[in-house]
Amino acid sequence: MSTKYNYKEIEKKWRAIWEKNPVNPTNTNKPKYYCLDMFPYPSGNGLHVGHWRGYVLSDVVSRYKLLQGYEILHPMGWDAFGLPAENYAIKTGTHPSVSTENSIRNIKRQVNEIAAIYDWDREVNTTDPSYYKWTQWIFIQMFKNGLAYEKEMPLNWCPNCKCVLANEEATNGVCDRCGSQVTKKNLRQWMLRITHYAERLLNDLQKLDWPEKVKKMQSDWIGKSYGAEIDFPVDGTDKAIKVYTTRPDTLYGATFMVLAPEHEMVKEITTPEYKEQMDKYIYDASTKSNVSRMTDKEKTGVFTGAYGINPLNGAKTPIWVSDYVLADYGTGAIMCVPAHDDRDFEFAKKFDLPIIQVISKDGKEDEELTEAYTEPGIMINSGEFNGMKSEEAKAKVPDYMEEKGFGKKTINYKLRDWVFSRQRYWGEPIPLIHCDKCGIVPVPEEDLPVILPNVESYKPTDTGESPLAAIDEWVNTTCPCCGGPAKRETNTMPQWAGSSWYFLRYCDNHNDKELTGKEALKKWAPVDMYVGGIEHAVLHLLYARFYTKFLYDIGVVDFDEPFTRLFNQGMITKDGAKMSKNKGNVVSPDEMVENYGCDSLRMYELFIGPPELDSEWDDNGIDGVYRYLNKVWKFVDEYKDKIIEPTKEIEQAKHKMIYEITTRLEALTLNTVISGFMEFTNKLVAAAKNAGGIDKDSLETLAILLCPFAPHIAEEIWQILGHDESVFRQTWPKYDEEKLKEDTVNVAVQINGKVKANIDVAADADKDTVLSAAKEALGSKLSGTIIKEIYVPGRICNIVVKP
RNA sequence: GCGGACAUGGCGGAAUUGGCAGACGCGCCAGACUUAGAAUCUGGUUCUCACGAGUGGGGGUUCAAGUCCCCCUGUCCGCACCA
Repeated sequence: MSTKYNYKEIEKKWRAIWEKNPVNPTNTNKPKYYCLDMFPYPSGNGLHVGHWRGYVLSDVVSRYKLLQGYEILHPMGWDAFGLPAENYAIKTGTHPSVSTENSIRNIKRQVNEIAAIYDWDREVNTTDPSYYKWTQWIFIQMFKNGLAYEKEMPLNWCPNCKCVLANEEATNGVCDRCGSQVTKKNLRQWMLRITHYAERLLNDLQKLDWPEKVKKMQSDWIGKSYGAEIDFPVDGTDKAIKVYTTRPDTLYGATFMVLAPEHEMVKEITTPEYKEQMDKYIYDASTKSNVSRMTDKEKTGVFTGAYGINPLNGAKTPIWVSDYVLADYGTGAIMCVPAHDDRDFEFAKKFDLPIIQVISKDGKEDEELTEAYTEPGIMINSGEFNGMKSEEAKAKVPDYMEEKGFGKKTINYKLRDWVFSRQRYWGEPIPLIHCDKCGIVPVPEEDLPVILPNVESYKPTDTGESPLAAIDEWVNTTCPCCGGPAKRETNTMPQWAGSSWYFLRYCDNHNDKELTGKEALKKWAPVDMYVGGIEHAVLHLLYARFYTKFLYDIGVVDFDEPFTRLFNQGMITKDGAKMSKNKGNVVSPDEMVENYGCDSLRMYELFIGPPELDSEWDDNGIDGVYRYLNKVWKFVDEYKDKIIEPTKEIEQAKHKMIYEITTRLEALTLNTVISGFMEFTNKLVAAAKNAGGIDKDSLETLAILLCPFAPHIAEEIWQILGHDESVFRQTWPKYDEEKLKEDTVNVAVQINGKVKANIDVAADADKDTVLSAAKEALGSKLSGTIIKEIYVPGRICNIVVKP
């Protein structure tokens, strides 16, 4: 009697069983495998099928590793601080902790629909005081180690979020979160000295099994360059201006200098004649938005009236001020060589400044340069360096400078320190106290966490102060140092704070003595496989690496990279666009689970395309995998009572399936794993049909192979085949190389590279045998003189003829 | 502007890494079952009546190129005055 594939009943049944008996056993003394998803922000909108993609992928990997004999850590949690909850609070008056809790409840229900083997006992929530106690603790350690400092400087300010932004959050001069144009605002803020780690963050990329793209994005962001710092004395004073250049070889060609408008010496050296003009220029530069400062390529600038002296040849070089020079890179001042730099060339042309060529292709000076010559070449107009290759001079000039004492070789990074304070409510309070007598004092560790107080109004202010500043009874406290009156720091941390170390907390989330116990760390960390979107390529992933290196340095952890392997899954689009509520193109997984079942949706999420690429959702596509699972069900149902000794064909089909599924799964080409299931199940079905039955092992193998992908149906089949214990207690099947071998192979016969016939030959036939069979098959098609005969065993046979 | 990735049927995509292009799926067509439809099953489906042609376009290496090399075009992504 045959039964229908009733996914609803099957999935409900196994969900209940797994709840009581989790498939992932703990404390097994098996080797560990830590497979982690980037934890989600619990948004009120819930999940769409795009969110499922990464979660299914990591669950498949986790279950596969489980069957390979590992003990698995596969946790889930919530990155729950941040602006959306706060903005929602402002709009509706619901406290962020309430709306966050509601969102978590809904998302957790949806996440559970995936049927991943998450260990909910290890759940973390960044807004839980028992969690952010340790976020604050890490900050205090950074403060004590001189890595957290306060500084007033022009910062990226988002006028919409009313909040400062880190450099990483303001790429292209636009706020990462809301898309508003970022302006500059002079503010006193807490900074983290991530630049101290620049070299290690760059070098250690080598040891990571990460996508090359992400590694390149990080190394570009860190932006290491080799160059020199050179002192240009200011004419008529005892002062000098330090410039940074990557082209010391062009020093003889420096004909003017430019300072950033924010450079500290601008006011000092500007002569009275140019003062008024200069003040206006500096004011304009300070109010310009980042976007216009970047997109207005037209050079602007003002002469200071002062001159610098080229220390190499004593030439007088006029000192200008222009906003194309950045205040916070290098020394904020440059020497300008218009002959060999595009930007300097443009500036020199606009303001009619002299251009001296010091490098040329052939050692002869060009008649007139129409653009900057930026290639390497032969040194000219450069005194003792004339005739030298410019690449050589790049090393020789700095040596000379160091000898004479007016400059030295240096290294520069584009990476800036991390602006760490935010003027918003829904974040971790920075655990510091300001005391008039003692200065800035960290909150004693035994007083942590500093609980985020309730406020009446969450609204951010325009003053650059956090809403916390308005709560007098919270702000006013006593100094832990002298006991006198003192005030709390009212800024909060950025959302990245909690996510920079959460992967450590999963290892030991109930520990109230340490952020994570040593033993738990030793057992689980670091993360073996980290799965998430590419959008965190520099932000979260750079910050988490920085935190890990710091914790390594102070002895909290004994590894200095958090994520050994990284996988970025692609987006799922609908109508060519990212799914969003606004566009109305959201596909809900709830509906798909209802209509097709969890197993079908899991398989379709993988089948949709190469997992690392974006893929377009096709409403009909899921029918294909649904039909496949039905086919599997019918196959087992039909043959479970027709057990026979396996034929050779069955054996071969089984081993071929194990081989193909395993190698494709190892390569994480999961779309081809699913197509492989379809293809090789068909072969197995055909073999069973030919034999009039099948062996039990083949059916069991199919169930085991299928279980990481479609766990419910696999468990059900496993039970139908007569087992009491879960299919997840089995080990991953092995294939036998010998059984994969075919007796005969089909060989294409070509004449001059075109296929003319096909022949079946013994797999071990030698070249001569195959060639004579090939010629026989070709018959009269073969004419002319044979020049060459090629036989690639088991594949192709090509006969090259001349007519 | 600089850097990177990619380009294969109507569609999503495969191709053992230089060896029979189009696996697998969607869609479509035909047939079976059905009063009929839905569902399901079976077969077909790159183009062309055919000879042949064919992996964005052009050239090259090779017995053999989607795959390697050079040039061009297009799409997407990253960075963006970093001296």
